[in-house]
Amino acid sequence: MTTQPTDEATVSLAVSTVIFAVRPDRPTALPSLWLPLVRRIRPPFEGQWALPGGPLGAREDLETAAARTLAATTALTPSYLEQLYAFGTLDRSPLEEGVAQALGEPVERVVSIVYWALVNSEEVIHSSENASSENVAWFSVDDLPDLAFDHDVIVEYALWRLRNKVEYSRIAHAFLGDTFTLAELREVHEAVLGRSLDPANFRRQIESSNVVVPTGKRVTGTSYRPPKLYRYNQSVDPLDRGPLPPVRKPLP
Amino acid sequence: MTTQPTDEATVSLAVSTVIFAVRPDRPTALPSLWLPLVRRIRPPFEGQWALPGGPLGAREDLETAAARTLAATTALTPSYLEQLYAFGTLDRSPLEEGVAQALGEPVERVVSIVYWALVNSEEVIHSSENASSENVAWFSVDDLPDLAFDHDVIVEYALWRLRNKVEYSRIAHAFLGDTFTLAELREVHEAVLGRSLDPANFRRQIESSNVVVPTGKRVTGTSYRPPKLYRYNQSVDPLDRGPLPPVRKPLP
DNA sequence: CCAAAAGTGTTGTGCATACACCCATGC
DNA sequence: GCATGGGTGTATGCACAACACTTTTGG
Repeated sequence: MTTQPTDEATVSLAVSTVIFAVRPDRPTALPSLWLPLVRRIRPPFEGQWALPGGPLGAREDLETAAARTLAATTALTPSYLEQLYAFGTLDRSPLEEGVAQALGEPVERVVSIVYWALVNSEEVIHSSENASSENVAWFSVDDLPDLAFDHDVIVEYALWRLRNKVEYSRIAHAFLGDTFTLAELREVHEAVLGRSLDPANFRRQIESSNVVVPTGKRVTGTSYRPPKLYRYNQSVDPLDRGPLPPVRKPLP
Repeated sequence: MTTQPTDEATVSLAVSTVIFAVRPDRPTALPSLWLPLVRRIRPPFEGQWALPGGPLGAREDLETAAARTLAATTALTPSYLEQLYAFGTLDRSPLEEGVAQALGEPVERVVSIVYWALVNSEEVIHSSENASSENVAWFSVDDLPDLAFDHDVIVEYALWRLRNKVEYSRIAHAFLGDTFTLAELREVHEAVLGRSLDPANFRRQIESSNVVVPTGKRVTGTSYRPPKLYRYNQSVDPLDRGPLPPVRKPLP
């Protein structure tokens, strides 16, 4: 059936994750999208920034591996986690034909299964003081450094998916705490989409979709009319997660 | 950075493809969706039907591997090919803990990167006489046998993606030859979606989207008003392929 | 002329945008 | 009372579904 000899041993498998959070550029400014990167401590691309990730454990689900790299980088559990794409072209690392062989090392071919995740922004601010080392840093997506491997393409694609999905699905609440005002939710949408939204229409959209329910409480201490607090409505649409495979039937 | 010891050597990588074609159930009936399966000739699941696929070649792109399994199964080149999902849960094969170890064989963990493809239906009918062996057969998606591994879930998911994408994108022409009538294109949509569509509105939708251009020719030999023939307009939207990573920048 | 499918016109409905306007609070 | 953001009402436009209607062919 196969028409080509194969040599599986030289293809290895890794899992990486593009982690998004929404946070303000400067304390007073409007929030925007940020993501954490790790600095590579060995060749290739030593010293450059890269997506968090690592090899897949032999007894570890793909999604578990993604959550693990996420925890290692941000000390958080993801509020949203979804597979993005499997990257496996032959030219992902420039060392293939050149340096690696010159060094006498085996030419390693890596296929990366990449996930994308959203994390609660408030928690990020607290945890980043504890967990962040020299080799982990957060960057605004509008001001990213040069990335290792093809990670620039991967981030670009993850951004495309995030922006797409925010428009047709209801995942933005994953950036927020368990209660939030509609203005906060709208600011998240605005940060992701990079444009301002009409507060009136946004309110109606969200309310008619039933993805949030009022808690009955209000924010206090404002110098204006205190807004209502809402909570995410967990009972609505698992379809929210969109392109994910259906739950499999139990094996006999 | 990683918090868990790993043993990569026991995870192997395969590529499989869900191949769709549209063809009539019976000569006179309305067309519906079909897909080719291969019969397994070794355990596990020996004798059961499974998706075409195989191990990834060491010097082979993922997409190339998918096209290869497609050619091996249908003797065709795909008119549409897109990555579907990477399946890698630990329970994909029921043999892991039991039979394999009892047999003294290593417990093999397989991660499958699955593609989905559309093939030209006319060509299928011709090629299937030549290429089809005892161990390859086409099945209607409404009447599938029990499948090996988690392939039933995979097919279900591929169907979901196909139906989704036909609605918001313009890929249905991939099932047809290079020229076709709007009625034929509509029948493809109907076969995929499983419901009938208003011919008038369908015509307007397609014409206003500019995805097809009239060839100027008409079908001959009909016993009624001869319909115009159209051709796919290649110049419109590469966005058509939708969730695919952007083209990567060349490496330095 | 008739049957059958191609192709066109017309109308209504739902939904998203734009924007005018009122409400509640702290100062 | 006034500034500020919370929250409501309403008109306009557009995409799409429904369906009546006309056109073109072979028999």
